[in-house]
Amino acid sequence: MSARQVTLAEVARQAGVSLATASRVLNGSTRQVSDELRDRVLMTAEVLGYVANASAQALARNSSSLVGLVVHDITDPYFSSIAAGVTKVAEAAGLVVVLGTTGRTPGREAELLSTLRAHRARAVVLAGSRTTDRKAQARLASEIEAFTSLGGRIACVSQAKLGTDTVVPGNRAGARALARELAALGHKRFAVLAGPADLVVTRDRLAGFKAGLADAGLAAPTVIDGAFTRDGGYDAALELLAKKTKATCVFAVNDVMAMGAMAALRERGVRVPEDISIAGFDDIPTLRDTVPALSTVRLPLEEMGEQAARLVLDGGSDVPRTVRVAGEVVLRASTQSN
Amino acid sequence: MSARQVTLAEVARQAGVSLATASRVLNGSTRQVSDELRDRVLMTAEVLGYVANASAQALARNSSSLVGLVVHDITDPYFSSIAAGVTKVAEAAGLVVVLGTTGRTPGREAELLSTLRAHRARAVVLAGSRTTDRKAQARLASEIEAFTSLGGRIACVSQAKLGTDTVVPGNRAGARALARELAALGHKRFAVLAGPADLVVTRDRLAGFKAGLADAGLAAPTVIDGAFTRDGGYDAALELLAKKTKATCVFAVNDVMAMGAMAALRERGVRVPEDISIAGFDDIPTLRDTVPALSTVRLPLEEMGEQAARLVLDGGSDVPRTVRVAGEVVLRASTQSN
DNA sequence: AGCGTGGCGGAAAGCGCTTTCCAGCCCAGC
DNA sequence: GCTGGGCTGGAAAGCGCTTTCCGCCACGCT
Repeated sequence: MSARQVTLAEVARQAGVSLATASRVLNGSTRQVSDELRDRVLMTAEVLGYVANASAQALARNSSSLVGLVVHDITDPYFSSIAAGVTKVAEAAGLVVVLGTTGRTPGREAELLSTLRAHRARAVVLAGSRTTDRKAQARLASEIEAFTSLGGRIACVSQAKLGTDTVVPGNRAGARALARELAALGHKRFAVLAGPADLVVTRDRLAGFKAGLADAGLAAPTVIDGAFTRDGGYDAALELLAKKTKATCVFAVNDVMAMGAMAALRERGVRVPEDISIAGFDDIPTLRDTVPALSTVRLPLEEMGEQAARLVLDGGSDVPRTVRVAGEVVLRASTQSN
Repeated sequence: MSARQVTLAEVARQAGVSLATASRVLNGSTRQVSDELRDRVLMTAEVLGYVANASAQALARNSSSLVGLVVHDITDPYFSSIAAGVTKVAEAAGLVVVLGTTGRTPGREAELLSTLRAHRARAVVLAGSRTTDRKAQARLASEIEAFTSLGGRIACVSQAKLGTDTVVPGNRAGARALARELAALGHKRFAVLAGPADLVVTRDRLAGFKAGLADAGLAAPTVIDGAFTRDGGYDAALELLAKKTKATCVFAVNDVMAMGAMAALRERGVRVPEDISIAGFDDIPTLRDTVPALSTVRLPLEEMGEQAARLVLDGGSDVPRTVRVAGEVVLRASTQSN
């Protein structure tokens, strides 16, 4: 079973060169090695099937080839799209991505960051965060500090954290534009299914939407809070129905909530869009196959993941950088004029 | 910026004990340490914010806390569900999962395995594979051999590989049961949208479905091959329509293909289930929100991921083990009696 | 009293690699 | 002819941890 690993020393010995030379040929490229020795080393490495021990390299170099990726839930299309972008860029750079999931547990993010620090991950992409618990927040801040002070880089998607690089979607502007377009369809009364109030994303989208309605001279919407998930949308929609508002159009602050809401409406016999129009935000890939097709604000999710990965991998800068990506309103069958 | 890492030696010195003692307290638990020293060490470690360097530990112990997970496409709900199961178990065991995506590129799996070997990953879960290219196949086999001979464990989901542990869904039985139930609805003529013929999954499901039809005394279905993806299903459905078969019921060998097919049918004005019934396989989570709800064979995807992770993490056995999970036919709105 | 014995702390030898530093060597320049 | 400098190869000192081995001490037994 446990055959011993082929080591650099072995390659060096078989090739009749020193450890240093073998190392120089196979990894560190700063110095020149004569063609003859170089070939000998490469040959023997090939023959022996040598693969450098990444732990040893990390130890010697004091930096690993690991990139962390922290998400709440990898089955959520929003996160898996971002994950796809991050892995794409990381793998292209010859790095390895380690996936951590928080399950939306408050302290988990800090724990994961600590683990990542133990592994000397060279960078981390934090996708999705929250601003609840003050203590957890402080803990996270100190972990971020510890991580970066070791030379690691951190980028956040959508939610800025203490001077880290960030990729921020145009939540406010997107929601505002959406509101205006919906108003242009003739809707007068709106409802918003919002996520937890402590989530920056929720706040921005809600504020943007309200601003858009105000632009159109319309009244503020009925706002119903729910969890930031499909089931949260489902529950919020039921609550909305129970309230018997006159809203003819519903904006769910993200697509998964909108999907849940549509399911709830369907079950209750409320037709979309005939009885009520509905729109979401994000344009997750699964939207392609919903019926009716959901109106939304399109975000280039995978590209956002790529951007975040690039921010975190290209040298980095001293000042926190921000990459803004715009949302694009996409009206589909779930909204109709009123 | 680059503050130096708090090291074990530092903790030991501050606590006034030897390196060995500090190590024993904080990590290796075989030996006893007196309460007094133990407390001193724990205190100082706490105060200094000590986090063991995982690379150094991996090097010294010759085994890391990394678990590999290889999937084709993390945005595919099938894979992300499995990924969720794997990460759940791995994180509970205090391990870290590194995510590799192949993008269905032939040689990529072997490459990833090699990288994982370099990192001394203690185990790998291979979800989704294929049996095409003979050369890539051999390369993969030798990587698996290299990986396991170093003491690493490998488990596959759904597709067995050279004596590795495997979690196999009841593809054949599930498809067969599905065929019988569909036949019981009164359908006589069937079409199957199959994936690439070299995929074991495809073959098994197709064979099972045919067997089920035979059980019911029905003729063999029209079979159309396509890619194992949503777009593959879309294209295959178009091809099916072009053939103008008399099929009243379509079986797509997986759900994403079925979703694509439904999109194609919808676009062509073919109503589901009025004009044609359709069923898939897997029961991916997104199915909850499709209209009409898709009939399928339910597989406990997340649990399969958990099982695979457990297989690979619990000591392991000498003989390859197989965990079978049964599929359960779930008839929904996309199939109706004929 | 003499001598195992068991328990616990510490010294030190690695784990596999990188990288500094030094030793040759060859060539150019005075 | 000798010195200085540019190259290339090798010896060896770590990187931060684990773990073996040894030594010391306190006991308990004959």
